[in-house]
Amino acid sequence: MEHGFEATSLRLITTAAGVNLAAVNYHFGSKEELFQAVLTRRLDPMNQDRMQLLSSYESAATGKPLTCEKILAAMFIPALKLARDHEQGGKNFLRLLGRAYADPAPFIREFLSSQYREMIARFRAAFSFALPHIPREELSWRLHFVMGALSYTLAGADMLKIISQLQPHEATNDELLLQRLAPFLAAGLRSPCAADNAGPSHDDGQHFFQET
Amino acid sequence: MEHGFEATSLRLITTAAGVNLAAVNYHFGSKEELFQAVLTRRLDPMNQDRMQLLSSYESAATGKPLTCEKILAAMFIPALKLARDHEQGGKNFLRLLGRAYADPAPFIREFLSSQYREMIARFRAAFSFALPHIPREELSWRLHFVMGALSYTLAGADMLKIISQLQPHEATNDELLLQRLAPFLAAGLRSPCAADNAGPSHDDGQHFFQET
DNA sequence: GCTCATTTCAAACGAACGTTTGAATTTGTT
DNA sequence: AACAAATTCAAACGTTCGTTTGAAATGAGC
Repeated sequence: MEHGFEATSLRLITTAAGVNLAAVNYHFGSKEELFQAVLTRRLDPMNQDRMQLLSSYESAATGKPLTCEKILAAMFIPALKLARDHEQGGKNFLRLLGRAYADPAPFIREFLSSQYREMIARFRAAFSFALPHIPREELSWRLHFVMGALSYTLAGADMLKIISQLQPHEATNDELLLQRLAPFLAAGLRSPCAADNAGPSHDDGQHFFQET
Repeated sequence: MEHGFEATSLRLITTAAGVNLAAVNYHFGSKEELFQAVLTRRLDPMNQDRMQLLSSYESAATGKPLTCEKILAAMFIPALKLARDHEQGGKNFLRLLGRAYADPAPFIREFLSSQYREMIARFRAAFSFALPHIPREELSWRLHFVMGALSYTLAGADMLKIISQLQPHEATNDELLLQRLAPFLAAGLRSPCAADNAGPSHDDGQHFFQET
């Protein structure tokens, strides 16, 4: 989390862990495989939790589509649980994940892709059922925005200190943060498509980026 | 962009630039100062552009508040211009910026903070004027979400390939991407506050994260 | 065309990198 | 207690790191 994958040495890790340097290559094979194991240990259970929570919500809804807030809750709550669990690395793991998102190394990109594929497909279907009037392609983009805002917020890039004059004790409260993020994203997800309406009141939709 | 700050060697940089290794320490002082110079060269003009564009919109509005879409356009257009300019690094610079956002190194965090402070204050005031019914603190959070979604989207973390079955030629079209992002964010910015309404139809607002 | 400040350059500094090796040690099973 | 498999360990492999140094090359002003 502090130095990124490439700049974090195995000597630093093995010394902090109180084990021999060669143990990494013996048990994991290489530095890359150790990194994947570190991510998998937390990420896979979290995504499983998300899908189970979504299924339980869908069962309780008895065939009716869920609200966007409910689907977002299924995404957020497992992540929030992980952030709260200090014995599992807490927010440090989510920050590590945030750095991995921005890393273009092929082995990291392919790993994240494989870890997220199933869960993303599951949630896309749920949103598609909840928002039947949104075209499939538009929904993919919006789901991308949701994942971006969520990971960015949970990774807590300390942009908070840049943006706001917020009290420091508030900046660390993840629950309040997600309580504000969910309605924000739900409103975006529900917003009408530009192609849907022919000519409403405001005119900033179509030629958005053609003005100077 | 490829390896992150720490793992990018000065030898790699100076060799690619066709200059001597010692030139960096002679002209910039250190690796850190070179990095700050690289970021400043693009980031400072972009943020100046954003503020000038916002001012021009405000002048044209003759005292009336701007729409959220218009304010977002002032944020997006200079970034989009930079992404299009291949001779200035194009999207590579925005990806580099995306990695810097996730880097917890103190010298990077303090540098970004100083680079963004003025521009953020300027846009917060514009949003505050456009959305007078949103409390100041709530607006800070929403501005944070906007910045997060924008940087995440522009950095193009290749999450697109993970999330969607989108056509590859579409994934590289930044203009279309931002045309979809702006309405999404504007809807989130305009959404009513949870504290405003006392008891509307759906009940997912208050005890959002208290359910199992 | 000489001078002096600026810039470039090759070389070297000590330190740290991921990985491999082979011997020592621990562990599990008879 | 004895053997075999699994694990731990110290040491070394060749390579690369950011920075410093002092000499060589370059440029402008007189």
